[in-house]
Amino acid sequence: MKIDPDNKADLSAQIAGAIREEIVAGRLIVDERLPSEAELADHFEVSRPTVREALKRLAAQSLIRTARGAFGGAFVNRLNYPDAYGQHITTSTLLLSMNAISFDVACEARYALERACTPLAALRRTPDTLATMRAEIHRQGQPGLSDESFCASDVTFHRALVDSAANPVLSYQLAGAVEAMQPLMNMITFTARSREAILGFHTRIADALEGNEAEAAQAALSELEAYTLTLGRDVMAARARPKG
Amino acid sequence: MKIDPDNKADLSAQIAGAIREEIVAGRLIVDERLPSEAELADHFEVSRPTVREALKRLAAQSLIRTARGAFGGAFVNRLNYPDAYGQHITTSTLLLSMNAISFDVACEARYALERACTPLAALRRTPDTLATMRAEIHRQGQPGLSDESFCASDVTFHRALVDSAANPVLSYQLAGAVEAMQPLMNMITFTARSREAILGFHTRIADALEGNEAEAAQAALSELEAYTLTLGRDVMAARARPKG
DNA sequence: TACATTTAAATGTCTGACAATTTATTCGTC
DNA sequence: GACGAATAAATTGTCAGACATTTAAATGTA
Repeated sequence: MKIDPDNKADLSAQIAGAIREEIVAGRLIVDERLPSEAELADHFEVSRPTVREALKRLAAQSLIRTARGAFGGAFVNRLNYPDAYGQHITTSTLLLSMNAISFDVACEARYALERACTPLAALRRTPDTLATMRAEIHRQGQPGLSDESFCASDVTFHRALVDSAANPVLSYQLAGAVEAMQPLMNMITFTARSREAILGFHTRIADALEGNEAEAAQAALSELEAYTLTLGRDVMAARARPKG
Repeated sequence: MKIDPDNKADLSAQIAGAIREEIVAGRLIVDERLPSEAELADHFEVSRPTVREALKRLAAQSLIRTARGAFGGAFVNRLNYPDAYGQHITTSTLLLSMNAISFDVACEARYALERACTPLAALRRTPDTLATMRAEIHRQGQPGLSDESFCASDVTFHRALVDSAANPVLSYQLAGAVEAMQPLMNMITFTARSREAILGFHTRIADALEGNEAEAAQAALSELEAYTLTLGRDVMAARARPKG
């Protein structure tokens, strides 16, 4: 584990990179303890604050965890789903919001991915995931629900759809696409009429999954995509128009 | 922007969280300069090393970049695709390798997601992406190609398939699924016979995309998935068997 | 005006110290 | 000998202050 002595980049970044490589390559295994900060500083021939900055970089990516006290130190962390979800969602959200991704492109990606889950969801949906979907459909029909709450419920519904596929890898990958869309969806004002329409699509999807009808669910999803697109385009058009 | 004075967690983690929230919420916009380390230390009433550890955490997530010199400092970074790709791939790879994800589950997720891209890819494939796919098919037919190179070429082929959909959000989301599978695929020993079979599927996929035939491409992908599954299961079975 | 020099501001790094936390060990008591 | 409290040791968390390095603006000079 070495660093390039004539590299001009930050030492802490180099050290973090060297350790990260060891972890990704599997040469440092889960729960293994890294040398103490003092030992690392000695090994890399840098000061302790520099080592600490490197370790904080790794901690930010959930690659290590630290414990104080005797027999404490930095340990290779088992990357768990909640941490991975959080990172993925933060990255996806910022990628969308900072790069002027159009509503259309984000929408297309999200629904394409959701349709990918549908055959598995129709096969494996459980009473539990169906109940979640029904509950959210009911919530979405409540009058007086704020637009933001409606969006949050929408996300929960779609996450239940994805989770129905019972494939954690799929759920993880989809989390970014579904959650990152929420800020864009939050710009939409949902009228009573549009809520009713969305509710109809959601009901069709839940019904299709319950009946193990993958193609019907995919068809409903496609129609929901088209409908969402029109809602988004209306918002964009209204924004582009001179205010007044 | 404040931190909880009775929170027992690391100060640097709290400060990083506070700044991260500002960025994600859009209250700190792209290219905006953060206060200097000295000013931040003053504001949060901590020392400069603590502030620096917080900033390194954010830098590790590509949320900020730093510049030295006069008028340097920390700036909100525009999260670009290469950085986001890198983070996503690292996270996905570790999630798979550290959590005993079965070959079957990872494979299912990957091919489900790739099939999701296929309709768009059949619609939008360009001479460029087709050429990439043909080139990789040709490479995969070369005798004397190492298993690792074969896998790398396989990843390039599938990335070209995904990129054919011409949706950057889709490409980003898929990158994690496709690349994270590579370590698992690398465990497979590809015989001349299995390479020939895979090559056949790849050719069918490329032909289908060239002919704008989405369903044929999806069918070939599904068969490739089934075939890959059998290869993976053979490896797993051989590993489980007592050595000798 | 054009170019070289100086200066100021900021990050990068180092040294040394102390605080807080956690575990193992030691010692005293019953 | 067994149990509990004090102690010691190791390690991370935090701080203060200093110096090195880099960069761009300001200044001076031909």
